[in-house]
Amino acid sequence: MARRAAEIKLPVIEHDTLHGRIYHELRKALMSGAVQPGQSLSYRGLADALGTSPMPVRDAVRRLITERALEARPNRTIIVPKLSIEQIEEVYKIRIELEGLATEEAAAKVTDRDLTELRGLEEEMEAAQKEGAVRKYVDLNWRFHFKIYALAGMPQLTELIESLWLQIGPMINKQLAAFDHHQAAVDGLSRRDGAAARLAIAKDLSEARETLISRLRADQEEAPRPSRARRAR
Amino acid sequence: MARRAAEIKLPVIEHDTLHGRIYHELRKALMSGAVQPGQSLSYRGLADALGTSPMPVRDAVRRLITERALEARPNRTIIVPKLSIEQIEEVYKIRIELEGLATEEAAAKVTDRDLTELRGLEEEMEAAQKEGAVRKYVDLNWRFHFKIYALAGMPQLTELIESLWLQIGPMINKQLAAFDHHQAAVDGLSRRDGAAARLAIAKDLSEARETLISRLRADQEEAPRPSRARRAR
DNA sequence: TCACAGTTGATGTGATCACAATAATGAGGG
DNA sequence: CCCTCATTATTGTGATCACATCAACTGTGA
Repeated sequence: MARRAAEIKLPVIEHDTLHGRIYHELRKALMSGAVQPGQSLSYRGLADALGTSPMPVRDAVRRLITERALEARPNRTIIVPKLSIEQIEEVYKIRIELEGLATEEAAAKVTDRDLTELRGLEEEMEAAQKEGAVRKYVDLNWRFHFKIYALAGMPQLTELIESLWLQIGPMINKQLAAFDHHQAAVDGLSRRDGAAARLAIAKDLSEARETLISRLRADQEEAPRPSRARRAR
Repeated sequence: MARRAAEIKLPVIEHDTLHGRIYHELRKALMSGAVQPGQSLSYRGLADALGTSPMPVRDAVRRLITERALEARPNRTIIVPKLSIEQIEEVYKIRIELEGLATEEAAAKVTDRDLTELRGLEEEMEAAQKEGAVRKYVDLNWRFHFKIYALAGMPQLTELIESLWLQIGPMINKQLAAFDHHQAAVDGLSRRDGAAARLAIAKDLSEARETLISRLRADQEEAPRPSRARRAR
């Protein structure tokens, strides 16, 4: 009986724990840009905002800290990290390896059904870009990439990539990159050419890195404000 | 003044927190094989063994859980994971990418001083292998690899690789692999040939994976004991 | 207007408690 | 000897409390 249930694909054991829900809530907040890099958080503040005790918040936040999505400063303060350009470049180097690996593995397992799904996402992204729907575009971009990575059938790898996205999530509020590399990636996948698909994803990431860094450099020059950071929530 | 202190290289802010010390203690226990894969742990049990309250143990264990060095089963039980062969292969695929990247970056930054240090470690490993000092060999192997990865100057990458070693740590109790690939890696580094060094490390890892998996297959056949697992500590 | 020292308030850490849920145990029947 | 079921012991989760430590504010002096 138990064996039978285990054979059903992805029963999604919704870990019905409070800190688990808070964890996912904070994740969403980070990805959506609801909290700014540099902003500081506190257990009690979040607990009050969520209507719970600080305990499950502590569990959720500590988990995000070990995933580097939040940062515990030695000052006994918790902030959402503001990555240096060096750190951003390190993250992207790792992402290119890991997402490249996932793409290459995906090429060996992709089905025609998956390909039409990917092309559909691509079209939607094009539409979103034309009408300037940034929010929607970012969401579709996530789904496009992780649709590919899921094909690899490597759950731990997917999890690692997710944590890397989460780290730079707060910094890409409103970024609307090109998608020609996406088309090249799908082409590579459709030819089951892992190397080509991998290269396309690598280019996509490199380009995203460049636009992010150049925007950061611009912001840095026009606003070198060392104004005192406030604590929120 | 504070600025002056920040310029000193790596002041190593030893976070003097109790859960931090427990975390490192558990890490050591996992790497040394003091706890067996499949063994289950409990907060209170560990706390009693360490003479503290369950609280800091909980923090340390939860951190190890998000690093996949421990596993929280849905049964409300914590065990040290017993990886399936599929999972092991996934970990090694990721390791080859990540440790390959680190090696390649290291080749661009390695100094002659580093090279002599690496050759020294290599010699020590040879000696340890000859006298069958497994414990020492494993330790030297760690130092050799991470000496290289440290050269890359990518702290997050190093941390990721460490967590991957920690995951398979409990399974490589007594394994004494070859080191000819180590020599090839040092050669590649000395020629500043990143690709060659990367390839050598990849071969080293592939070989380690093969011996681990074949040993696991052998153990599995000779002892298909589904005997009830006991809870320890 | 700014800088700086003194005080107050809030924070993370760790300990302890309560509780529902699960695992371990042991008795009773096949 | 093995399986089944009821009882007991132990577990992770979450809440609350105590405390040393630092951040944020206040007022004073230039």
